[in-house]
Amino acid sequence: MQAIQPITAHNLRDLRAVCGNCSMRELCLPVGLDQQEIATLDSLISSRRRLQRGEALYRTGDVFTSLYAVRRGFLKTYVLHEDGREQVTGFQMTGEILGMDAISTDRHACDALALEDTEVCEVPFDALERLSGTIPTLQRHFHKTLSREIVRDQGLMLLLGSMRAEERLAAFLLNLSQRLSDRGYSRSEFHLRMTREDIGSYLGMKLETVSRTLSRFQDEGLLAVQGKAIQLLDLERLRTLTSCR
Amino acid sequence: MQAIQPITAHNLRDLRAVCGNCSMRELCLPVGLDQQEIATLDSLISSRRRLQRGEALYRTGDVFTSLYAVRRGFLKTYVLHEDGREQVTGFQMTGEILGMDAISTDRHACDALALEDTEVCEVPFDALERLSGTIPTLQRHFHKTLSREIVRDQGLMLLLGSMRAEERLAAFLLNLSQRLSDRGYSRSEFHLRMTREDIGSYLGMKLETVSRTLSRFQDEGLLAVQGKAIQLLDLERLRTLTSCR
DNA sequence: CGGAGAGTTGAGAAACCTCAAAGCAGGTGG
DNA sequence: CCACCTGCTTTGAGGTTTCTCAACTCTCCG
Repeated sequence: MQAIQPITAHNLRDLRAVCGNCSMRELCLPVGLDQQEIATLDSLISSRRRLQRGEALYRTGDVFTSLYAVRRGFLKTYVLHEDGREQVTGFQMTGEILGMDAISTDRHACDALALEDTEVCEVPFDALERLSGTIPTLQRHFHKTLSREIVRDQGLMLLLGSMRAEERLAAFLLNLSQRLSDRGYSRSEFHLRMTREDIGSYLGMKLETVSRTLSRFQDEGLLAVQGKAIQLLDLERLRTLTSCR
Repeated sequence: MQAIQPITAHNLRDLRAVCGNCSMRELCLPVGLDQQEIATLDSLISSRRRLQRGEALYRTGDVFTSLYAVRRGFLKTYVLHEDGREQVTGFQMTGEILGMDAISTDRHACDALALEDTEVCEVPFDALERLSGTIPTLQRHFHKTLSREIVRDQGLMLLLGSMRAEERLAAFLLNLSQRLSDRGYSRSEFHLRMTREDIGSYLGMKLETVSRTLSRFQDEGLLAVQGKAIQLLDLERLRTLTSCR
């Protein structure tokens, strides 16, 4: 078993190969830092935390102190409606950032749960803010990270507001595929870490509809599905599904 | 006809009475600034822009240079899907901020259109960023503003993903009511500035469904509606509509 | 081997959409 | 000042999608 290295701004360069064009790199590896700045960054993000599958990273109402960058693993974030309904707001994989919604109120606005064994780096927000005041490049990258989250949410609003079940699911699978391939994994074969219910909640449909739509996609030769194992067989046709109507 | 005063950090205090607990105050009136800081802020936000009803503030793909704070008027933002479908992502009124989605790519990710004659203050983003690097309170407030936008979007995702037409419309009306009353207007009587189609797009339903649902609310004595004029007659029952099921 | 959680499939119901027609309001030009 | 036009809104009827409820299967663990 391999020893886990502490995360530093230095060895984050290695992560880069794994995460590709991800928020982690954007946040932690702004270009043009000098040695001292990198050292300061190192001290900022040296703290880690491990989660077992099913364990919460934080819960709604918890006091906000830190952002988290996923080092490995997979999480979901969700908000609870008063009557118990659950809306999944996102799935996070290696290199992505959690907790940005908490800045506004100093308390977390959603729950974050590990869907498999997961390791995150903790980024104390006070320190990040102080540091970004002195390193303009870091500040810029942090702002872009926040803004990217806004754009992501708006994309999801478009999906929820104006697509039908088939289009939503196709868009979802293609998005997963893209993010996995960015990280060096296969773009066409992967394991879903979440349940049909999680997918349904994220996409605004019932788990039965998710299941039926997957079966239909399979019948039409778009993909092969067995439980959580997915193989995308016709990326091109999936793509046309998301844009035509 | 009254002369329009230039917006300054000083006279923004007046706006405060009008906007209440709004983003403008959060962004532009952080507590604890000294005279010099206020003067610097003044220079930052002194530029204004007027829009006629129907005019665009910016369009998707435009180069991003500035955020905008609404001084008076009403706008909608929307993203266009490839096939021409339009998803309204928000309605902005006095004191609210537009353009934060553009930070991530340096280009605007949506269109912003004035729904009535409107005046905005332009906040050059480079200057804001520089300044927020030197005034921690401003930085903090700016981050909160960005984060609040993320939370807002997630609330809308919950609405789109897990509510039915009736609940969505009730939530929408109550949200408008709240924001208007924050600004000193009546919480129960107001004019809708947008069309049924805009509302439908925002809430993920067709304009006919919006119209029918409004009519049903009227039959049930929840509100009175005539065209764009709305009178909320039973706020309490509207509220229960949004949380029960 | 048994249980529990997860997934699939079917049938009927409900919500919402589509298409169509008609009414209304506000602005424009004669 | 009125008639008209245009865009917005309302309402109806019928169709489609998605949901609900229910039964059954599968898979993974203990």
